[in-house]
Amino acid sequence: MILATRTDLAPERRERMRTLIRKAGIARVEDLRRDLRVSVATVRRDLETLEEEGRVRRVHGGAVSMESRLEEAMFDDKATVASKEKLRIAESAVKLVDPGDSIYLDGGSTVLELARLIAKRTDLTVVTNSLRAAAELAESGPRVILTGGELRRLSQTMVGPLTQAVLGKVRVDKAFMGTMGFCLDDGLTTTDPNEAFTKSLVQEHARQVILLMDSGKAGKVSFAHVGGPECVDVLVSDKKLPNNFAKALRKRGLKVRLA
Amino acid sequence: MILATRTDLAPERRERMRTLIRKAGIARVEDLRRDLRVSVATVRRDLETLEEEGRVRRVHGGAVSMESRLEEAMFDDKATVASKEKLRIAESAVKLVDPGDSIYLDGGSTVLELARLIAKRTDLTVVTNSLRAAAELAESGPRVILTGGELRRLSQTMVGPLTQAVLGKVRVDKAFMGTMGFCLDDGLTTTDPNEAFTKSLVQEHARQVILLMDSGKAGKVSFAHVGGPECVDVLVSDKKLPNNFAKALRKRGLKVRLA
DNA sequence: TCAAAACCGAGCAAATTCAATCATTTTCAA
DNA sequence: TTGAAAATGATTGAATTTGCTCGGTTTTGA
Repeated sequence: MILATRTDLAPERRERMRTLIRKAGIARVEDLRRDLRVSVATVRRDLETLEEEGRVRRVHGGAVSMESRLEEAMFDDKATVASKEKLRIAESAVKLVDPGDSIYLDGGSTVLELARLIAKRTDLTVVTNSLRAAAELAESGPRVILTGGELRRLSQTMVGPLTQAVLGKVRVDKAFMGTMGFCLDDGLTTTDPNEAFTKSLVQEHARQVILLMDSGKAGKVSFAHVGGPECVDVLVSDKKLPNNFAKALRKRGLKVRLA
Repeated sequence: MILATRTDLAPERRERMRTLIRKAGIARVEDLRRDLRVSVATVRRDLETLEEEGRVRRVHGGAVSMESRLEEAMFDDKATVASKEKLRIAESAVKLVDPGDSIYLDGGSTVLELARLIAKRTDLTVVTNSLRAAAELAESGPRVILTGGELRRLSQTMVGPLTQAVLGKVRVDKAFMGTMGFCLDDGLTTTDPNEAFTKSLVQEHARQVILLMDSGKAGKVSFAHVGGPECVDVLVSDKKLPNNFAKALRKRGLKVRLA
C-alpha cells in the first residue's frame, strides 16, 4: 500500500538526508530536493531540524556535514584571527630582534604573529611556552626550546611551577610577552594565576622585557597579578593608545613604540 | 551531455582556494579566478574571509598561505591511517592503562596511536615530550604535562639535557615508548643521542617501561644506545614477532604481549 | 622620476537563496 | 467518519551572493 510507506517518512527522510550530506561532505538544497522528491521548503525545514540536532551546519545554498573535514576547516577556531593592529605591532616588534638573539615568546595572539614573522630566520634561539608559537616554528627556522610544564588548554601554553625547571636554566636577551591587561596602578595582569607565575618567572631571566599589546588592553585589569608597570622595559602598541597613557609610561622609564 | 557545471557552494570554493594557496605557497588572483571559474570580485571577497580567518595573507596581486607545514603535517597525520599492526599494538597497549594512571608517551607513530585512543579519557595524567601526542590531546582529555627541552624537528619531540629539568620532578606509573631498534645484545637503540638521553632519563622515573614495537624493529640496531633489554618491562608487538625472539625476552623476565 | 599597466575597493544591479506566511494535504485519535 | 494537529507545498518580500563598472592606488619598467 502506497500510503503505508509514507507513515513514518519524515524521520526516515531526515536520516537519508543526513547520510547524503555526510557522504558528500556538503550538499545543495537543490540536490537534496531532487534526491528526496520533496519541496525546497521541506528540505529547509529538515535542515533546520538537523542543525538543531547538531548534525549539520547550514550554509548559504545548502549544508555541511558536521563530521566532514570541511566543517573542521570552516569553523576551526584554532586559526587565530589576527587583527590588522596586532599584525602591525608584530611587524614593529620584529625590528627589535637582533641577529643572534635568544628570545622568549609567550602565548597570546600578537606574539604569535611575531613568531610567524621570524619563522624563516635561522640565526635565533627561541624559548617559548606556547604550543602555537612552537607549531609556527616547527618546520624550520630558529632553534626552538620549549619550557615544558602543565598544558593550559585555553591558551595552549605550558604554565605552572614546572616551567621553572627549564626557565631556571636559560637566559634570553629579549622576552616578548602579551597580556590581558596593563595599567599604571596594577601593572601587568592576566586571567590565570599559573600563567601569571610563568610570566613573572620569565621576566627574571630576560635582559629585556618587551610587551606587545593592542591599545584595547590599556588601562584594563584582569585577575592574576604579574608585576608592576616597571617590570616592562619596552611597550609596543598601536596608534590608538591614549596619549597620556604613553606619556605616563615614558615618564616611568619605559620605551613606548607605536606601530 | 555534460550540462553547465554547477557552481561550488561558497565553503567548498573557499576550501579549494585554501588548498591551492597552501600547495603553491602563493597564488595570484588571476590564477585563482581561472581555476575556480569565478569573477575576480569573488576571489577577492573569498581571500578577504580567508585572511580574516588567518589562513592566508593578502598581498598585491594575490595571497600567500599562512598555514605552516606543521598544520599540514598534523593534518596528514590525521588522514594517514597507521598500519594495521601499529593500531593493533596500540589497542593492546591501551588495556594496560589503568584508571587514574599517570603515564609517559614518547615520540613514535605507534605511541601516537595510543595517544589517540586515550584522547577522551579524563582520568589520566599524561607526560610527554612529543608535540604530536600533545596535539592529539590538546583539545580535551587527560591532564597533559610537557617535558620541555630542545625541539628535534625530525621527530617533533623535545629532547636533550633540558628535559631533565621537568622529568626530574615527576614520576609516572607507566612509560610507553617506541624505538628504532631492539635486540638482545645491544638492547634499545635510536637514531639521535639526545633522543636516547631523554629516553633513558624517562626510564629512571617510570615504575614500568612498556615498549610498543612493530615486529619489523626486532633485532635491528640503530645509532644511539638507550639501554639494555632489561630496561624494558613489557613489550607489546604484533604476531609476526619471531618466536625465538619473544622466548628469549621472556627468559630474561620481560612480559611479551602480541596483538 | 614618471607614466603605463595592473590591481584594488566600493557601489550597484541581477540572480540566487532564504524565511515567513498561508493554503492544502495527511495523520491520528475519538 | 470527523475534526484537530501536524506536515507539506507554494508564494512573496527580504537577505545574500555574485559579477561588473568605475575611480583611486600600487607596482612595474623605462
